[in-house]
Amino acid sequence: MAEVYIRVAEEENEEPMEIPSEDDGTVLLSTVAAQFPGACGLRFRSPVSQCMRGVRLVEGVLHAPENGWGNVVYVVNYPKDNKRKMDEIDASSAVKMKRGDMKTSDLIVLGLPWKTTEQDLKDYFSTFGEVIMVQVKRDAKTGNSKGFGFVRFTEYEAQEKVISQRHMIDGRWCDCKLPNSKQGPDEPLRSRKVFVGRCTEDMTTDDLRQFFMQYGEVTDVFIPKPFRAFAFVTFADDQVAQSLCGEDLIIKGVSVHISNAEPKHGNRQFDRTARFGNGFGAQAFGSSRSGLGSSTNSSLANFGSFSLNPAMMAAAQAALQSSWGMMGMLASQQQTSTSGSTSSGTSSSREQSQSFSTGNSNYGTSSASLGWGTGSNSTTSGSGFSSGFGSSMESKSSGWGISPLFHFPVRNPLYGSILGMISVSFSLFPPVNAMPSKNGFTPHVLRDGTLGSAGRGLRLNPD
DNA sequence: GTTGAGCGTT
Repeated sequence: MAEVYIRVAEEENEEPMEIPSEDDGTVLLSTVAAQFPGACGLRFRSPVSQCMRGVRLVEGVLHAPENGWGNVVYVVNYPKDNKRKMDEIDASSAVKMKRGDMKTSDLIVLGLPWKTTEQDLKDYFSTFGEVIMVQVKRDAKTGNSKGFGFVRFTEYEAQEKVISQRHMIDGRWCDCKLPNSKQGPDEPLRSRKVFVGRCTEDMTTDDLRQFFMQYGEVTDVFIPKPFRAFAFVTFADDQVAQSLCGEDLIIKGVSVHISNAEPKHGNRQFDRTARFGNGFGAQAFGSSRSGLGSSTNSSLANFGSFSLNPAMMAAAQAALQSSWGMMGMLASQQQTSTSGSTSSGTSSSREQSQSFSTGNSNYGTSSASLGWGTGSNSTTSGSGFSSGFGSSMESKSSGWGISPLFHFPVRNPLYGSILGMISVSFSLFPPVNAMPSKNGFTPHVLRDGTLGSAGRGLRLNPD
């Protein structure tokens, strides 16, 4: 069977668009979704029964009805979640409007062929709307493209459309997204990204995209290389993502397991509430799933020697007032300890393979910890705390002594967005490794990097 | 083999 065109429309009586089939006569859902973002299937009115009929969909492939596609108009199905509660959608877009999110911004274009020029970019993107800026980022010395660039549209709709799909540019699939600098600090608590475990090596990004599209609009698929038996799928709608968590789904005959994607390591330096204390040589950052970052590499080890002295209190006060005081110190230490690991050997040959989709990089996870501190935070979301020490301090008492605790927001120095809250406590507790591990009081480092004393999390001092 | 790249010389 040769390629045919089927007629597809958003509603039965609307003007249809012709969409190409594959050589075998099937139609890929992704082809439909390229024109109707978010589509999860097709239906049509049966000439015989006069009822609407669904088109068979198997793993992203739409199969023609018994007598072929014919001349009927197929109507696009959207996931229920997309159709749900229009009020809610209106409400959220109203919020966006208020925040000025309807303005266009530069979009980063990832995965460009080395040869692609700014003119190429402009030519390509002009089909979506008026392009007011294109850039191809190049190495200053060699002039070689770095493989990414930026584009900006006049119209917000064009931007939305461009973000919602992938782009074949000069023979490579490219992705457009909001650059990190534009990622809001207020990513919803509930991730739109899911972790797909037990993947097999034959599952391609396209397979996953095709498959997951049936649940809702897929905005990103990432498969680590080399093969590691897992993947990440990001949906446009967090509710879709959440609804899949915990499920075992069959893809290409294999049972994969869906769960919440954890924040990326690189993102989680400041995204959790960190807590230090006097006696605690506490691990504040970067406790990864593999355990407690060994205390030897902790750039914060010196915080273990915090003592409750006037200078410290002054620094804390300053931090409270500036929103960025102590954290400046912390951040610079972090940076020096994490930089210098970049060049990865492939750059010299400049090969460009393309068996991957894209990593969506810093989808903020920061807000997970917003509001984590004292209740007073939520009322002071502006530029730092207006409150004094007292209102943001809580007093914790235990059998061991008082442990006053205060919190302040950590802001990204470049963009001013709130990355998370820092909680500082001064206490009279002895160092963790000197603390009793029996007698029902066992210090632990919890998965969020804080210390706990109950029976969950990871033991800091296993015996 | 169940937690991920790459982000802007102005």
